[in-house]
Amino acid sequence: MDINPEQNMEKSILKAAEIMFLEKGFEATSTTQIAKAVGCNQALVHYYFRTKDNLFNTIFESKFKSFFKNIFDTTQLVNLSFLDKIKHIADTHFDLLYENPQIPKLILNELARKPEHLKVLRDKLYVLPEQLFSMMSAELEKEIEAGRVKNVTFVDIIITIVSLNVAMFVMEPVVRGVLQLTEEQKKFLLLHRKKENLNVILSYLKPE
Amino acid sequence: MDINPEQNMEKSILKAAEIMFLEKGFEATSTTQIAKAVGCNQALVHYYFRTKDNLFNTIFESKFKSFFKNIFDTTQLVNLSFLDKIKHIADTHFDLLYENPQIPKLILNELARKPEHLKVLRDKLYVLPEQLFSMMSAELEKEIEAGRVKNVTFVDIIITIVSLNVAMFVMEPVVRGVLQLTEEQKKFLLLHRKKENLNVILSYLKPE
DNA sequence: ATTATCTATAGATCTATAGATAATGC
DNA sequence: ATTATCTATAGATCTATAGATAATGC
Repeated sequence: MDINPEQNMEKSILKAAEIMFLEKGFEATSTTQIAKAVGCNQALVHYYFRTKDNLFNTIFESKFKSFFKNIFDTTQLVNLSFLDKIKHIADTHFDLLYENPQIPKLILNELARKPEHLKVLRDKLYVLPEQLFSMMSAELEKEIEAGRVKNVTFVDIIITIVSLNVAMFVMEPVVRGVLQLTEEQKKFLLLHRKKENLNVILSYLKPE
Repeated sequence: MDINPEQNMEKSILKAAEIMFLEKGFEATSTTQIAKAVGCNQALVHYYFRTKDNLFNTIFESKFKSFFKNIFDTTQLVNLSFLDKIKHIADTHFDLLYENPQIPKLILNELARKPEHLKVLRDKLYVLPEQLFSMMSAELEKEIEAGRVKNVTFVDIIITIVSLNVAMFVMEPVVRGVLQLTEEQKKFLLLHRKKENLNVILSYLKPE
């Protein structure tokens, strides 16, 4: 078991490729550039991963799975009230994006480029969240009947949460560029929006 | 003045390039492919536009300008109440995206690839909306003082509107793929969300 | 004459593989 | 012996340009 990852070429290649694919996407990254970044020759990249596609898919699917694994973890939700569950979901989602800010763009672009990726996504998004979905829908219905929540669907709640959070991270580079924000100001904006997104959601759920 | 645009090679090239650049981005589109789509040889693409960059920038900037031109048109707002102005802005923004669904992704990707584009964007986003911005901010302040609107900033309102709308269009291909929506269902979803986005905004603005 | 279109090609990639050599594990 | 790394190269692009030919505007 290596302590120093620099000494494991395969991992170094994977790491460099991950950074570059996330940064510039599949097309704009070449195995030649990856090799150069790692400091080995280009043949080695193919020795370990055979094709560029292979290398990319390895990275894509692993990022992907770890990204969606946390998001549908219902265990932390059980003891919370409905609104606290919603808060928790929105906050967790935002935090996950904060840790992986380039993931949404990667998914958006790569699904357009290679629709086969959809299969992985569909599997993830169908099996895992089913129990979360039915639990939340049932609770939502009760809340609505009790007049504690406005009459909206759970799908619309989720779309609203995901939209507000995802949009912040895909638009952030543009916003930062236009407003010339420093790293500090960027962070401040993001954390401010995390709070504000939650306000938006809760206003949306408040009964008339 | 040609009636049949197929007879004007320059325009045909521009048109084909626009479709392909919007679909697949700069990197994944080659002048060879563009020529093939048009039905001419590849040299002709360079005859008219010299470089691929030139061709792309021509398209990018024109799409870009027409996209932002409408969005800050204040003339239709003057007689409306504050909330109606907000409604109008949100709806216009959504409709514009509906007409140009690939524009957000293009802007997001191209700004990351070539930060020089920021200049164009900054010019557009600084000069044009200034009057809209100050007008709306002043009105908002009055509304808040009168207790007709919750105490939020105009920037947060705009971010919320833009986030909800833009997210729908960048995520739509993924949603459609995962849920296997037909063209009809896709349209329905989008129009439903247009309405729902507005509900979200108005809830957000409602005083406690 | 000028402008539009084509053929041909230089020069730069890029991916993938073959085959040589160096490093490592028994 | 096996595995890791390198050098070299084939074959497929791709962009951009030079120079030939066809079409068009006076």
